[in-house]
Order: sequence, then structure tokens, then C-alpha cells
Amino acid sequence: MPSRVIVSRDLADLMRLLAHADRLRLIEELGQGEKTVSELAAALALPSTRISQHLALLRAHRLVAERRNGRSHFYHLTHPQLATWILDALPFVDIRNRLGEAEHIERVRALWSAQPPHHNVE
Amino acid sequence: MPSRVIVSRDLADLMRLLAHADRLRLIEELGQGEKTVSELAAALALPSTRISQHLALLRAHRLVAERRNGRSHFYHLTHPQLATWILDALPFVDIRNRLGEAEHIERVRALWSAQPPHHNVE
DNA sequence: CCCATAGATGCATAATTTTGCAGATATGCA
DNA sequence: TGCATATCTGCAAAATTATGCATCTATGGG
Repeated sequence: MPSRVIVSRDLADLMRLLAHADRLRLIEELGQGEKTVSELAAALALPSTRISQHLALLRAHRLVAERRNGRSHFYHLTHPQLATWILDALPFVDIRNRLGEAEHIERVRALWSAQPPHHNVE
Repeated sequence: MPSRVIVSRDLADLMRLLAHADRLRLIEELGQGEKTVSELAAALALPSTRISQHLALLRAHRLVAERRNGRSHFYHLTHPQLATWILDALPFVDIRNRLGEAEHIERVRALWSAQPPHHNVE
């Protein structure tokens, strides 16, 4: 089984992991630093069970790692560059029915990188 | 519906499109230039119907575009950088049960970028 | 006009994922 | 010890995707 095929499988696995809006938001959230499950649940406005399930997936593929302290589980990206690499894909998203492309990308990038004051900025 | 959510959806759509080994190989193949459906089918050793189906998907999301000449349909990436952006993800793939990480990544990158002599290199 | 070649499409079936919910665990505190 | 908090896991139902196959379209040649 040729190596290119193998590699493409690995990459596809990674992409599949990222092919979910919640998980992407999770990763971008973690791009700003360590966070607990409940902080993430609050930030994304999702049930913490769901967050937990997503994190389990990401953890299984070593995209995030856990650090426990008391009853809180702090999560962080194992490769912090992952968050920025993802944003680098913005030029490739299909922007039909969207405003000015370049400006749009800038706006979005700013949106993500901005430390959300509390998380009412969404 | 907050914009971050929207963007993460767009990005997730993109990732979902890339979350398939065949499509990734297709994109890397096209990263080397325009190719027809049958060339791609031969290179990936897959039925051309399947190639066609994948291309239809990629086309629908404007990742590739078509140019027809006679009965051949030539495909190319609308954003050639896409191919290299994908390879930039190699450091993030889960390499448990693999050899030396850094060297491995280099080897793989070389493998992809090498113009396959005929396509028996696979 | 007829045939062969190159691709595209439609569909039903099979394979994967996602989601919600109902328990498990584990930790800190009274 | 008993209880509440924080999180994890297992599972079945619902939603998405992928695949194979049959069919259809377009182009070029004779």
C-alpha cells in the first residue's frame, strides 16, 4: 500500500476531525489558552456533555491534551499553531453570496483573534 | 446567529470536503497542474466515475474549476496554494506508531512534491 | 448518421457520524 | 460519610456520506 495513500489517509483523518463547526470553535477557543470544559461549554453555549465528547475525540487524536487540577480538567492544544493554520484556510472557503472577499477575511480573522471580553462578543 | 459560528461552519464545510483520502490525493495531484479526469483516474487507480463524483463535489464548492477542450475536461485548483496549505498540516497528524517525526514529515513532503515520473511511483 | 471515447448524474444501499440521554467517576467539602 | 460539582462514557436513534452501478450527454471520426 503506497505511502502517498497512507499519508492522504492520515491527513484525511485530521480533516475529518476538524470537519465540525463545534470542534473548530473549540480549537480556536483553545488557541487563546488553556480552558476547562465548563468554560468552553459556556463560551460555545453548548451542553458540557457535548463539549466533553468533542474533546474526547480531539484528545484521542492528540490534538489537545488535558491537565487536571481538582475537579477541573484544563485542556490545551498540543500544537498551538493549529489554530492559526486553520485560519489560514479562510481564503479557500467558498464565499459566494458574501461581501468583499479580502475585507471579509480580514474581518473574520480579527473576530477570531480578538480576546472575547467575556464571551458575549461571539 | 453570531458570525463566529457562521465562519466556523464555512470552515467546517471546507474541512469536510478535504476529509477524504481520495479528494486529498486529487488535490495534491492537481497541485502539479491541470489534469483530465482520466489522467487523474489513472494516477489514483480509481474508477473514473468515482473521480468524477469527487470532482463534482470540489467543483460545487469552487475548489477546482474545469476547462473543456474536445472531449477532455481539464481540472485545476482555483487556489493553487491549497495544495501546499494541506501539506502544512503534516505536523499535526497523529504520528503514534510512526518513525522519527521530523524526518517523517520531510520524507512525506518530498514524496508529494516530487513530480511522479509516470505515476508508478505512487 | 453511427460508433467509440470521456465524463457526468441519479439512486439505492452500505458505512460513518452526530446527538441526546442515562448512567458512571472523581474530587472537594461539610 | 454524604452530597454537590465537574466531567466522562456507553448506547441507540437520527442525520450524513460514500460507493457501485446503470444511464445519460457531449464530442470527434469515419
